[in-house]
Formats: sequence, structure tokens, C-alpha cells
Amino acid sequence: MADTPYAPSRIRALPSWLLGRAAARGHRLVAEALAAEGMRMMHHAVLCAVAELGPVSQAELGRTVGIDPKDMVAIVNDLQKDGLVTRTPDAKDRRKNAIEISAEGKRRLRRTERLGDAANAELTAALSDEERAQLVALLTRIVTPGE
Amino acid sequence: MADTPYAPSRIRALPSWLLGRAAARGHRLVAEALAAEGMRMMHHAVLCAVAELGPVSQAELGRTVGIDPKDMVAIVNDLQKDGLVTRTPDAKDRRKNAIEISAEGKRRLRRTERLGDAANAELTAALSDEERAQLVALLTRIVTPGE
DNA sequence: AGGGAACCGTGGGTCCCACCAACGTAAGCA
DNA sequence: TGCTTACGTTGGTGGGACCCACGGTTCCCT
Repeated sequence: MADTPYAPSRIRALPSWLLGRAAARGHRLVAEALAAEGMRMMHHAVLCAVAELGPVSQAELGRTVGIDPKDMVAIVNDLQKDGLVTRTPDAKDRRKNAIEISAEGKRRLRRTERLGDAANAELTAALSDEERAQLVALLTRIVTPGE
Repeated sequence: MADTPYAPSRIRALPSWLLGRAAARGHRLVAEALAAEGMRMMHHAVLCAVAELGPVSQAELGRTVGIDPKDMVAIVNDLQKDGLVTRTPDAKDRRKNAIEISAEGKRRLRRTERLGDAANAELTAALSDEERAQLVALLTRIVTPGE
């Protein structure tokens, strides 16, 4: 028999392993795509969330995208430095910063969304539309175990 | 209106995002489980591969599990230090190390495999057996785009 | 009204994973 | 024989996720 160089290796069938591998490929594809605009995945995610939520505090932003407040500081710093969002102290609650997307941020977001979509298309190129939807549904149930 | 704190946020439907989240949860669950035996995911994967492949070089090991040779060195060091594998110079090719699992390694592997399976069961607890198989099939096609 | 609890933003740091560059040694091939 | 390739090892970079602690602010309960 021809070789098939490496044995199937029991772990290759474990969901956790496959998820790790698939996520790594997805991350690589998306990161490469977004790099064309000088963005990273988390920056894009945060920018996207800001666009959807309107003026919002960093803490709430962190909760929606599920990242540490500490890391959010650096991301918002970067986005602000590039003029993609504005960070103004909230008049009603002076603990908060009101983060809002700028016009330039919206333009950037439109481009990065297209890049991200293209990368995701490549990531799931081997799947039919129906299978892609299936995958999304299954993953959604995995990531939200409590709901 | 009741709140539903965060908007669906467009990115939450992207495969790459969901994969990252699901992988993070899977990694956390498995890592916690394996920590009971003082093992990490990559150590378990390598040990598993060694058990399947028999005496094998580090380079081939790295190819099968898909990790950097540099990282493989550290992992084999750890496994050897714990007496789970043996690393002997290959007589036929003196560049290579022949890595082989030890009796203690086999015992450890049996335990970590059970722990890993349990963690994966919890990870996919929301899915039926059929759905789990579906997920594995879909992920497999994503991680091996060229085949 | 007062005081403790909770929360926000920020800085400190840790751990794990992925990847790249280089080098000495050894094998394979022309 | 010399050239090319491969193996193992050391060095380092960077991103992602996570945790702790602090000062400032607001909320809530008594």
C-alpha cells in the first residue's frame, strides 16, 4: 500500500484537537488578510463591536467581545491612535470612557469586513453553504454551553 | 424592553471567530483535565503520537503533530525527564534521535487519554452523538484544505 | 447622610502557543 | 569528492488569554 505518511493518530479525531487546528488556520488566514490594513483580529472585532453598539464603555466592550479589560486598554489605545475611534470621558458616569467609531473608522471597518469575509470564505472553501451554516450552528452551541 | 446585553455583533457569526472561541474553551477544558497528571496538551499529543508510531525521530514527530522542531525539543526534554519516553541516538542515522514510549509512559498515556476524552465529552456536551460526528467531519475538512 | 461594596480604567506580570533565523553535524547524491 | 539536504538544538519574537492590584468613581443599603 502507498504510505500515507503518518498514522491517523488518535488525537486527530478529538474535537479539541481539530478545533485548535482549525482555529489556528482561521486565525492565520484572517490575520494575514487584516494585516493588509494594518489591523489585527482583536482590533477588528472591537472596532466592529463599537460600530454596532454606538457609544459604549470599555468594560461593556470587553464583555461583548469577551476579552480582558487590561487587553482592551491597549486595543482602544491603538484604535484611537489611528483615529478610528474616539474616547471621551462619559459625562454621566465619570468612571467610564465613551468609545465611539469615527468616520475614518467606518471606512476602515468596511474594508476590513470585506477582508475578513474573504478570509473566512477561503477558510471554509471546502464546505458547501449548507455545511458552513451547519458548522456555525454547531460551534455556536459549543461556545455558549450555558445557554 | 428587556436588555439582551450585547448585540449579536456581526463577527459572532464568522467561522473564524467561533472557531477561536470554541478552541479556547476546548483548550481550557483539556488543559485543566490534563493538569491533574501534570501534563499539557502538546505533551499529551506527542506522547500519543510516539505510542502510535513506535521509535521515531523528533522531526517526523513534529511533522505528524504539526509543531515546530524547536518546541518539540522542549517537549521531548520534559517527557524524557519524567521517564515517559526514551531518547536514544539512532544507529542508522546518527543525526536522529529515536524516541520511544516507556512502560511508565504507556500508563500515563492511558490516564491522560481518559482525561482528554472526558474533557472533550464536556466540551461537546451540548451535541448529540450524530452532531459530534458531523462536527468532527466538517472540522477535518477545514484543517486539511489541500487533500 | 454616611460608608461599604461594586465597578471602571490602567498598570504590573505570567503562561502557552506559533513561528522564524541560524548553526553544527551528518547523511545522500552527483 | 564536494554540494545539497535534513536533523536536532539554541536563540529570539509576537500574539492571545489570564490574574492581581491600585486609585478613582458611583451605587446601594442602612
